[in-house]
Amino acid sequence: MKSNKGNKGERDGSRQQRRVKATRKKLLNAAREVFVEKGLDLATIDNITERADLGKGTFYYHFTEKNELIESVMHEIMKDLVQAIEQKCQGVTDLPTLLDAMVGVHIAFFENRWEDFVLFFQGRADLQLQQGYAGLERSFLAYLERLESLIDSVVERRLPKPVLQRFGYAIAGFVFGYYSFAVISLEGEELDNSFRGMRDAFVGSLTRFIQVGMSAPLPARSLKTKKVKQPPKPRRKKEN
Amino acid sequence: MKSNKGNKGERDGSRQQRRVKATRKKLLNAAREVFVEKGLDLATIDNITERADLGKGTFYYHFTEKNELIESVMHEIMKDLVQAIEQKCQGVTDLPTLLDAMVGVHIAFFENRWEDFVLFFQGRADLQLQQGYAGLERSFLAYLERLESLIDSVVERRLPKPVLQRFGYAIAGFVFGYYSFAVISLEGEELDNSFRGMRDAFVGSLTRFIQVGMSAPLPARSLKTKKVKQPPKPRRKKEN
DNA sequence: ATTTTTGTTGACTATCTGGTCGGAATAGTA
DNA sequence: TACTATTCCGACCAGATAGTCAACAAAAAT
Repeated sequence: MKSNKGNKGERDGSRQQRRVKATRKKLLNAAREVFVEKGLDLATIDNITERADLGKGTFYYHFTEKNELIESVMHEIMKDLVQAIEQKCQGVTDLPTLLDAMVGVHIAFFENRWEDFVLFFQGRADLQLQQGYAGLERSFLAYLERLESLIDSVVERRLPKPVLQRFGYAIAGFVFGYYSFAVISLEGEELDNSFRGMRDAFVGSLTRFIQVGMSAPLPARSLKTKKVKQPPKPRRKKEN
Repeated sequence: MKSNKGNKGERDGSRQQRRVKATRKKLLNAAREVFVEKGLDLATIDNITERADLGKGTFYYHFTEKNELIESVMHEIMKDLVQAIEQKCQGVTDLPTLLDAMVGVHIAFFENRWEDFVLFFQGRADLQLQQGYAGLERSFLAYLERLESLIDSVVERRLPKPVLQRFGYAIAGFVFGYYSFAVISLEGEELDNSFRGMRDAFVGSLTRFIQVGMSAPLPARSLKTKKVKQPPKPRRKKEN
């Protein structure tokens, strides 16, 4: 039965546990690589297991489907990012400093983890599809909510949720948006330099953006009655 | 042989020409729909021809491969977008007005063409992959260059290319970035309202961004010598 | 050492997909 | 009408892919 007696070197799990952890990690890493090469959709299980140098069956022993793997990979990235943000922004009490820290964290984070930026972007693109991978949404929302709550904690006035949300979108959007276009025509070091060089401008305009946003009326309440286009909120599973 | 004599109703091509044009259009439209549902990669030729209610062979009569179809779809969108920008920004002579117009065009454009936003985003995500669809890059670069040149035409000081580029990234990035995050948790009308409500803030921060950017030193010259990470510029064909 | 549980494997199957091709249908020509 | 060129069609083929499974290996339990 479940062993749990006076095992010896039980520091980091039994040998078997360590082995499992290791193969899982191998699969995750391989997946990450392949995803960056071919994209979430075109990466095959064979690609991944081969890259991980493992049998195909091993994959199905650890994951039930690709969906689960993608979720894991994505979740890990988002967790790291949120953690990095948390670490740098803890204890900050004024808005400009907070924004500066936030922008800085994003730059630093993706500077060293280019693959993760690509993955992040892939995930976001997938979110817009009517039939995307289920489960990705959660991670992104958690990330956005973290941004919001940090801003909330620094601003005196209690702000309504929709307003805070918009600030979250702005920060994430500005940073990712700029980066994602810059990446089209710049590369490597040049890209990072461009990004870093714009940091002050980012923070400045973000601060302004948020200040204007705070005093602006709340337009999220729908008062116009334009003849609605079909609602763009879809999603759910990616079944072939 | 090539008919070209005194045909009758030759207004918009012969009947045959019209027919071809119509089926091509059917394919393009079907493709657009399917792409938005499943993404560029997972959309199959069968999906598309079935949606278009045409035989599979017909597809291969009009296009040589999926690549070509994607390129066509994407190119069409970009062309329309650039055209809309052109139309609204022609003749504008000061920066704030120009930026306001640019932001406005983007909002208006995608407000009525949600699918195109998704497609645009898909294309951009693909651009970051090591093995993406060849040929997409061109359209995006043309779009960015148009933004740049419009800004250039409005600013007194002649600005170096890299600086102009950054402004282009900023505009496109800010708008798309914000939209793309907002879309995760907002929907339909609420989304549009949120976007419209932020318009002034956008323009304000963009103006500031650009002003700061103009006076800032040019950081695109690489002077730091950090131990290079592998260069993030890849691309080329999507061959299975 | 023996038995049991846990983890790994890759050959196999059923399905799907891209792409072809001969022939049917439509349009143009005379 | 008869004949040719163009466009359309969908059954078919070859290769790829997801997912299964019986057997094998490693670790743990006894």
